[in-house]
Amino acid sequence: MPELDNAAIARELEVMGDLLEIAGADRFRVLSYRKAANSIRAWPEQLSAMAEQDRLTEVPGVGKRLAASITEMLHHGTFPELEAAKAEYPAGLVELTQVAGVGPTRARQFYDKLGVDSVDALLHAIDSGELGRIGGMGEKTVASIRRGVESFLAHRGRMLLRDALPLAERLAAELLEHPAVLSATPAGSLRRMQETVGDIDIITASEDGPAVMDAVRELPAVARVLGSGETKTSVLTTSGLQVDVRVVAPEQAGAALQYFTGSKEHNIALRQIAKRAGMKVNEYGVFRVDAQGTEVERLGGTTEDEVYELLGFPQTPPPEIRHDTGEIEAALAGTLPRLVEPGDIRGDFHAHTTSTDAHSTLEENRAMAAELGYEYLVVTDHAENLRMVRGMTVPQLEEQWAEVDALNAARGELPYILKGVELNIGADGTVDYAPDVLARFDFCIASLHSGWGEDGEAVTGRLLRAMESLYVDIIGHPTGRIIGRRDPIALDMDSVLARAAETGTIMELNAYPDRLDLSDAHLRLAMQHGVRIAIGTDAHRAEHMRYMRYGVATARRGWVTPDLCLNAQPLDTVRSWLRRNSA
DNA sequence: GCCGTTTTCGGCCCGACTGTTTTCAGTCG
Repeated sequence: MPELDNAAIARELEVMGDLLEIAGADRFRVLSYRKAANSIRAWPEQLSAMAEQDRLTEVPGVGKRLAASITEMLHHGTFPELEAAKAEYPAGLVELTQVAGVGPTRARQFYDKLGVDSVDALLHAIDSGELGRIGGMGEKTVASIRRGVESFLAHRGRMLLRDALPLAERLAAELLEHPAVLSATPAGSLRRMQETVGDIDIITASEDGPAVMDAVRELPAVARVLGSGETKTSVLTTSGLQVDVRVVAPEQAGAALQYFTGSKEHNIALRQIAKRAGMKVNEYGVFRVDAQGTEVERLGGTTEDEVYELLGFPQTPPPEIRHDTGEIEAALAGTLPRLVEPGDIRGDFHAHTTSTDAHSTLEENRAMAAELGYEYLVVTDHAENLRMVRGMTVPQLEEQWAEVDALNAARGELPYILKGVELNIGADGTVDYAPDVLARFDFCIASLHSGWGEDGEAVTGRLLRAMESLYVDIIGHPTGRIIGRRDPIALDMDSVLARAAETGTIMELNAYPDRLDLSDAHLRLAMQHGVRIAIGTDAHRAEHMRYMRYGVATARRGWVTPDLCLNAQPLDTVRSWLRRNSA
């Protein structure tokens, strides 16, 4: 039985929750499956190991019943309740609920009335006009669902980096344990830290290729072998992702890594440079060629740095920016900026607690911040106007501030806590609380939480209006996008960033893995405007603070430098950057 | 289905927004 990793277990539990919801089960029962899935996804230890020691109930949200179901799943790939649920409604309906505008009720309605059991069938039902003939489905609703379908289809078959990266790292580590494997490195879009990836490429170096190919087929996470030859084996993992593992000779490892990291555009530009210099570069190395283009001499290719060096680069462009969008010219000129890196990060600028809709306490967040080696952290619970999560009232804030003061007073070597809040930008661009209350925070984030249907111009106006307030220090998840689910608002980003630069407003890079908002392209624009960036994980449990790595990766993709990154500053500088303190 | 300074039952996730509904259903966060 192939081994299920935490992501795969979490996914099955989510499917179970979705099917129960479609079937109209008790909503709290549905919720418990989702809570457990969320908790398992962020859990650092593999559940397969914990199950053997009968310790599954240590995971928050996992009780006796779920522990039994998970154990069953680890042994048989499924559990009886899941099979029963799938017998009632096809699992394809779960896919339907992933479409924005379609929830469990509509999924079931579409299935019962039209036999729609997939997103493709839904699109067909929209096109044929069948959907519009169901009661309650007016023109606007159908149009809204169509947009949801289009967004879904544009991202189908791709996996969030959050799910793919830990899997790839684990596979590489497992391969490295094999004596024949000298190195194993994830390449491709994953190494470039793209927000979603379609498959995983791993480059291994070995003197004994066939032994490595054997090892790949034997990996615990392999569900099916798609193909296996002398230099490449393709497998499908239990999480449904395709993995291609290539094996090359040790002296080719750098060239292969460079070649398979891409991007395609970057490599084309590189080969043009080689050709002009009388050389050739491919996945086997860098070569000198004669006038006819025939290989004369192999120059190198053992390491990636060597490949770039032979081609005349004083700097190796970091994988995250290899898109042929200026990095080649800059690296050749030796003017690539130093990009922000994980070691620069001194704190997290967006985290919730049990005071509103999150699952960890302030102290648990601080313990995680300490584990991550931070100097400071923040509390940014939801503000009053967001009633759906019972945002903080002023008396509740005062209670929280007293707690922060007490924790800070007795902190010793522990990180310092800044008093923050996540305000809501209202329909008119105003935010929560009176100015005298806003003045008492160390800083405020202001975010949009409604009005996704408005046009870009209107939302741009709301953001510009919000930036009129001296107490809006940071704009949170500016475009509101959720990858694969909700498109970014079509903001006039140039205007927003220009205004941010004028007012000294900091823009957030929300590091939650399905947001990554601002995106790489917008970040680069922000850098050109000289706008400062604050990376925040938007943690809803302490473990989510580990998502900082996806924020840093996205920052690097957006050419964010430490001197414009709030998280890279010591506490005193952080304070001086906040707008309220700079007037 | 989980959880416990209300501890083995009974609470947990509720209000804004949208569209089509003339009094509310469904989705979303």
